[in-house]
Order: sequence, then C-alpha cells, then structure tokens
Amino acid sequence: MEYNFKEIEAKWQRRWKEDKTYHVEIDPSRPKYYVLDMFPYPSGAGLHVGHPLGYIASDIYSRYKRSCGFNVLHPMGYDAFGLPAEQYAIQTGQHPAVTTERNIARYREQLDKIGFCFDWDREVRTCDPSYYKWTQWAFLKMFSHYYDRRVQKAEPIEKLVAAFEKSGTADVDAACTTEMTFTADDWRAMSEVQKEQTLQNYRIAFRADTMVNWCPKLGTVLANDEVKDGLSVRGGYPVVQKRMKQWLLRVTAYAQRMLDGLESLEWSDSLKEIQRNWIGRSVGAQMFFDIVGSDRKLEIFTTRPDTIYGVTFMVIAPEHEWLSELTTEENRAAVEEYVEQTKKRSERERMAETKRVSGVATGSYAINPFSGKRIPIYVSDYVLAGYGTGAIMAVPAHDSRDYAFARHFGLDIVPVVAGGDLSVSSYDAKEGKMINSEFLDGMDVKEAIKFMFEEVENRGIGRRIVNYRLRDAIFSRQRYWGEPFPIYYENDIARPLDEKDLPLELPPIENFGPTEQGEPPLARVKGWRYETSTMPGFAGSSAYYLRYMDPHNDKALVGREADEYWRNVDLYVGGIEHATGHLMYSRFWNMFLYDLGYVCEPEPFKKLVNQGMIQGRSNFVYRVVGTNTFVSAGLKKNYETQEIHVDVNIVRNDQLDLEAFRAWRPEFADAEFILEDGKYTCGWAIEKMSKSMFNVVNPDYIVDQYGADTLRMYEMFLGPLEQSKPWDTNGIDGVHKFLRKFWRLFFDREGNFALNDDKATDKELKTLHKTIKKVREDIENFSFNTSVAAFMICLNELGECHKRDILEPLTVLISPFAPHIAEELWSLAGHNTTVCDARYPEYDEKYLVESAFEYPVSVNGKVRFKKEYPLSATVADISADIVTTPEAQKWLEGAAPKKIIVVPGKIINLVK
RNA sequence: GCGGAUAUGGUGUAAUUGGUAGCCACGUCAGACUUAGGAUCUGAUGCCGAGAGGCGUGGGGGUUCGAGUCCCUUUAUCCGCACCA
Repeated sequence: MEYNFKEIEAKWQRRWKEDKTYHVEIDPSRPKYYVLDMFPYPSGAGLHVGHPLGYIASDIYSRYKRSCGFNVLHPMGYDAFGLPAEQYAIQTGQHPAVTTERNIARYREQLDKIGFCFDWDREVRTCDPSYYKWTQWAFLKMFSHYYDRRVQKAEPIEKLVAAFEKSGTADVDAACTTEMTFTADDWRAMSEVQKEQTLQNYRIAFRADTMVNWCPKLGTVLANDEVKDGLSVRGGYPVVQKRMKQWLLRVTAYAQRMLDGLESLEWSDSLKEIQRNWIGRSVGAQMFFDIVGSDRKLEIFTTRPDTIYGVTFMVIAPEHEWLSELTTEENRAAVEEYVEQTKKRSERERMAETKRVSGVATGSYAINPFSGKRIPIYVSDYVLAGYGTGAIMAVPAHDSRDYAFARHFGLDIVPVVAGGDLSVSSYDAKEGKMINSEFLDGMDVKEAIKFMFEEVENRGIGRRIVNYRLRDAIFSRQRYWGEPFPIYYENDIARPLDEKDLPLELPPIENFGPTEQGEPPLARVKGWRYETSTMPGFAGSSAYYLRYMDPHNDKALVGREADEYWRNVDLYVGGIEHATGHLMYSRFWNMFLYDLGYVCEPEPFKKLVNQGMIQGRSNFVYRVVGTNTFVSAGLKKNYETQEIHVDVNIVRNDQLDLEAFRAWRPEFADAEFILEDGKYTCGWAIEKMSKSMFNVVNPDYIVDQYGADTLRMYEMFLGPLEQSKPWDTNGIDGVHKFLRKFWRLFFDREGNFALNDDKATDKELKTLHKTIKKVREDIENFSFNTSVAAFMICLNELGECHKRDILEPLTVLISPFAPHIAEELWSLAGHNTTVCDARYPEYDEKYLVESAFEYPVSVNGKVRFKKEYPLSATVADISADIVTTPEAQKWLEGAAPKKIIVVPGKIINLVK
C-alpha cells in the first residue's frame, strides 16, 4: 500500500473538523496551557511559504503539550482592520469589508490544508463589531482613568477630581502631559471647558495638541513605531513633524513597570534589549538656570551633572515654547528665519543631515548656577523638542555634538575631566578625574555624578529625575477602516458614549478618500456626530489574546472564570518586527486592565519565541545578449549574458524545466538552450520573497506536491526556528523520503499491513528510547530541526522493523510533526481514538546507560574521555581507573584534580 | 556612533555545553535493479596528498592536558536604536 498523502490528509482534516477534535473548554481537572500565534493580517497576496513557519512550530508544541496531559488553548483569528485594505479600496472602490472577507476565506483555505490544531470556534476578527465593542470599551476605561504615581496604578478620574476639589494639585502625583500646579480655589473657579482641558492632561486616553508624525501621502498621523528612517513603515512614504490635536494613550505612565516586567519574562535577550532601548530609561539631573533679565528659569535635563563647570553655552530646540520670549530684538529676524527653515525640512532630511551644524544665537544669556558665569543661549535643531525638556546645558569638552557646535561657532571649550585630546575631539567617556571644577576636583567621574545629584538638590536648583525615551502613543488615524472612537463633542469637549451603547458601529461609506477639506472619510457620513478619526491597527491586536479565552461573552471582554482558568499566554510565537509596536502596546493594555481588576495577570505573554523570516531564493537564466538563446550557469562565462529572473516553480534542484520555461511567457516560446551534460542549470541568489523576483513559493503548491506532513517537517528541518533563512525547496525530497520510509515500516513487501507483536530487542529499545529522549528535549527547547534529524537517525538505525512495541510509540512521538500520517497509522494499528489523545511516550533511563558516565581514561596512548561505568560506580572506582594507565598517570602529574565531582547521568567534572 | 546577534564542507546544518569536528539531509560520484523515473536500494564524499600523513570551525593571539565552544583582538554580515543631552 502506497503512502497516499492526498487521501490521508483530506480524510483526517475532514474528520478533525467533523469531530471538533481540537475544540477546548475550561477543564479544572487538567492544567491549562495557552499557545498563541500572532494572528495574521489577511492581505490580498495570500500566504507564502514563510508565513506558516511560526504556526507550524506552535502547532507542534500545542500537540505535544496536549499529549502530555495539558488542556491546550490554541486559537487563531484575523487582524482585519488596516491600511492595505483601505488603500485598495481608494484605488478600486471596493469596500474593505468585502476584500477583507475574501482574503480571510483564502487564508482559511490555505491554513486548513496544513493541518493545524486550531480551535476555530474561538476565531476572532478585529473588524467584527462584537469584537471591537471591547476595543472601544477598553478605550472608554482609559478615558475615564488616570495614573496615580503614588500607588503606581490606574485610578478612576473621579478620584482625581475629588482631590482637585479638596486641595488642588497639592496632594496629587499623577502621570500627566505637562506638570500643573493649582489650588482647590483655582480648580473651582475653572469653567467646564477649562476643567475638562485640565483633566485631559491626566487621562490615560487623552486628546492633546502635540507634535505628531504626519504622513501626507497616507493622509494620516502615525505612531513612532510605524515610522522608520523618516518613512512610513507601510508604503515607505515621507513623514513630517506637525502640530496637531490628536488622541493619545499615556503609555509613558507605565514605562517603569514595563521595564521591570521584562525581568519576569522568558523572552529572548535581544527582544528584551530592544524594548529596554525603546523605553530608554536614563537617570539624570533636572536643573534650572537663571536667565539674565528675566524671572524665568530655563529647565534642562542632563545625565552629566558632574560637567557643570564645563558648561559654556546652552541650546534650546526650535520648537521650545519660550523661544520667542528668549529672543532679543536684534536676533529676532535670524531666529525666525532659522525656525522657518527647520520646519520645512522633513524628518528624513533632518536625520540625513545630522553631521551638518546649524543654529542661531537667541541673544539671551543664562547664569551657570554653580560658577555664576554668564553663558549664551542658542537655538539649534540638534536639540529635540520631544526629549527631556527641549533644552540642554552644552559641555563641548565632553559631548561630541556640543563640541561640533562650539567649534562651528567659536565658543569656549573648557575641559573638566582629565583625558583625551580636545584639539581633535571631545572626551565623552565617563571615566577620569575631575579638573577645573572647584569642589569636584580630584573626584572620579562616577563619584562626581553621584555627588552632584545631592548637591543640586541641596542647593535647591533641581533634583535627580528619571527620563524615558518612550513617548505616548498617538492613537488616532485619519482613516476609515478602523474602530470608531466612542466619543462625541460638545463645544469641543470630548464626551464618552455610555458603555451600554457600544459597539459604535463603523458606518458604511462609498468614497474612502479624505474630504476636500482634508478631513477623515467619516466626516463625509451624514448625521455622524462622533469623532471622525478611527483607531490605529494596534488597537484591535492589543487584547485579542484575552478575547480568545471567552470569545462569545457579550457581557465582558473576558469573563472572570475564563480569565482565572486561562490566565495568560504561556507561549507566544511571532515575528520580532512587533518588538516596539504590538508587544509594547499589548503589555501596556494588559497592565491597565490588570490595574482595574479585569485580568488576573500583569503580563500577557510569559514566554515568547521569535521565528526567523523566510527569505526567497531566486533563480536566474542567462540569455546570450541579442539572442533568444539561454546558456547554463556553468558555461555563462564564455558568453556575454543578461541575467533574468525565472519563476522558481519551473525550476527543480536548480535545473530548469525547459518545456515549462518555453510555455512560461510568449517571448520564450522559441528559446534555445546551451546545456551542460544535457541539463540547464540556473543561477541563484537570496532575495526578499516577492512577486517581482518570481521566487514566491506557495504552501498550497508544496502541499499538493508532497503533502502537509512533508511541508511541516521540512519547514522545521530547514534550520533553527529563530534564525532567518532562505526557502530552498531543494532539500524537501529527503523529508518526503523519510515519511515514505516510515509508512513502509507498517507494511510488508506485499503491501499488507504488517505490524507484529514480536518482542523488541535491546538494541531496538535503545534506539527508541534514545529518540524519545532527544525529541522530548528538542521540543522543549524549540529545537525542531534536530528533532526531525533524530527521527531520521532512528529509522536508519531500526532498519526493517515491523514491531508494534517500537512503531506505536514512534507514531505518537512523530504525531505533533506529521499529524496526518500519524493518525492514519494509529488508526490502522487498531486504535479508535485520535492519536492526539495518546500519552506522549516517556523514555526509560535504563536503556540509555551508555551515557551515564564519562571520565578520562587512556586509549591508544591518548587520554580519551569515554568509558562506561555502571550506575553503582563510586568516585574511588573511577579514580582508580585514572591512575591505571601510564599516559593518564602522566597527564595527572602536575594537574591532579583536588576534587572529583560525580553527577549521575551527567559528565563528571574535575575541579583543580 | 551605541547596543545585540552571527561566522563550521559544494549547500542547509549538527556537536552530549570544554572532551575523537562535520550528526541528519541536500547535492555530487560510483554501483545495483529496472516497465528508463522527478522511482527504489547500496557505497563513497571536509581539504591537500598516490600513500603514509598533514591541514582544517572568518583572521591573529591567549588560557587549558585538551578550544567550534572560554578570554583578548580584528574582519565581515545581519538586526535594533540613533543629534536621547
């Protein structure tokens, strides 16, 4: 009987669907395990072979955990709101809902063919009103809460109002946009509009007039993580800084908790590091500088208060709010021109020209609070408005940017730390002895920094503070295809909808572009009295893992019982590209809901594995210039050739299918070939997988040719999961061959089912248990490539073995990787339960004794390290062995171990 | 510029975590069988060398009885942040 994967896979996929094999419910009698994939955005292009990589890994892990007795939640859904569908709608007039629906159907079809164990009853779609009701609900909660720094959690805004009424800001320490000070009387004297404006300064979801990333081409604002190198991540269009009134989320309130929380997570170090950098905590001093002829004090932030005596000028950002006030009449024209110039430059230009020094003197002077010296204040765009206070004290001797500025404008450079050569560059290192600094002289830099923190506070000119690079997340998008804000306006005061009126449904429209006044498309809807912006893509994906726990609950995002059972995601698999976006927002969102008591875990994703990206492997043919003749890669150096991308689907093992090539495109119909050994060999290169390179490999095609089980195992065999690697179909035969070989073990030469009950030999048992141990350990370590190799080694060692004792455990062992073939063989072996419910095999140490001990012994005149000892061997036994051979004795001379450590089942170590 | 990761045959990779480098595959070569195939099976295959043997984990140095693994240094590639004070 042949291995007919098409029939087998169709049969079991149908069976799993009919029987709801993978449906899960809360079951307090079993431990839970929650395995989650980052749900896909259903794009029009469908899945390519790289997309399922992470899904296959998580599917293997889910099936493995289930076999180990866990109640495994493994859901899937769609991140269905987003820009591409809307861009497509603007071009074609097709409603995004229609294209999204169509794309989802296509995704589902492709996913089903690979045999995943998703519980589809729990599917969620972010664009579904019954889903985004809860996105809107969370937003309302954020609107009606503020962050109390003293208790380090979100609290109802009514508490803040009560505090204001009682004593103004005196007893308030809350996260806010700008620090405010007012009394209870001030508060009571405010108009309703003023009160609301004040509260907006504290709400966690708030509206503010801030500098935002504006993308003119997309017609919308973007969050920081949606901009890279001054271009939009989606589409790659230029982004400019613009002051606009926008909705924001106060994620900065959670900066420290998000930083601390990383410690408890099993995430890769690199990913944690990316988040740490993104949060960008830095400890420094806030200091106030008097301004000559003004009551104002200029506030700055510095991490190097020790260099205070080296301050020779100050710089403020062009957007600094006091710029105009600090500018003298003589300098006004120059400053205004400079500010205008800066405004015109895009973010990208500004970044590209970081080496160019520019700036203008304001004409004002400040007083160094320590030396009492008068120092000029400049304006320059190398100081950013959004970080710290938008103003700096410049220490040209010890900061390279200040150095360049001072050199350019001929300002003083005063060294305060010994070391370096200031005629060449600044000395930025935080080491050395202080000089020219009065009371700091002779101190070490680190000592001086610490000392200055205290000194600044003692003198009452500032204090030690912590600054974060993290910014509040811009939450509105001037787009149609997203969640509407449950907000309406009264005299420009934002008013929340009542929770019972959710969801606020997205109204149908026909024209998806902005209005003539440049307003978002929702402004065009007659009778729409709500906010016209919609929420960004990350809104819907921030809490979807909670919804899977209880997807049909219409009373709560997630019910208490479901939340307390499923708690949080045990294993999350997805791409690292979400490090500063989704993975930050989700943590913030979850922590907020945790503060309010809606969820019982502060962190949403306990363990996270980043699968690598699959690149494309392109193939080339070489056309002899000016002809329609193509020369094989090995011979191309003899000709002048032109390299042409060829569809990888008509190339096999880098050899071109000549007939398919002629049929591929009309201009190649009469192509001639110069062959090597009767074959045409193509060239190849690693490139991004994309249509234009003709290197897109569709998983459907692989499933059709080799079957889902082969695809699954081959994707794992390709290399370590975390590593990015090119897709190369060339090696797939090996895996397919392995599965056929496995299949044949269950049949005799005549093709009859031939599992027998003969007793397994010790050698066979050794092979089996070795494999079980290896595979179990590999799955736990996400080392799926080596577990596939272990299966292959196992079959090579077993040879022709039809024994039930061996093959049944192997079938279960392989079932997470190749579930279809495992189900079929399991059923042929006479079981009428699904292989998913079979207990995952355990290994028995007694069959693995050979690896129990290793110790240096002498073999063939060289000191070797392999010898078997029985489990009962003592240190004395082993020590005796060492000194029995002359070579070992010699080795021991002058290097005799002081102590011998013996660990059962492990290597023995020598401690000298 | 700062931070992180990686570097092993013709290719993808493996290495009991400091103990015989190259497992398992792909590819290649040779052979068997044959209804000639994109099938199956067997063997060989790191490099140099006829051989004995020598050399081999990006380069250089070090620690060690012993280094792909640890340390220093250097080069290359990839990723993240980037005028962050």
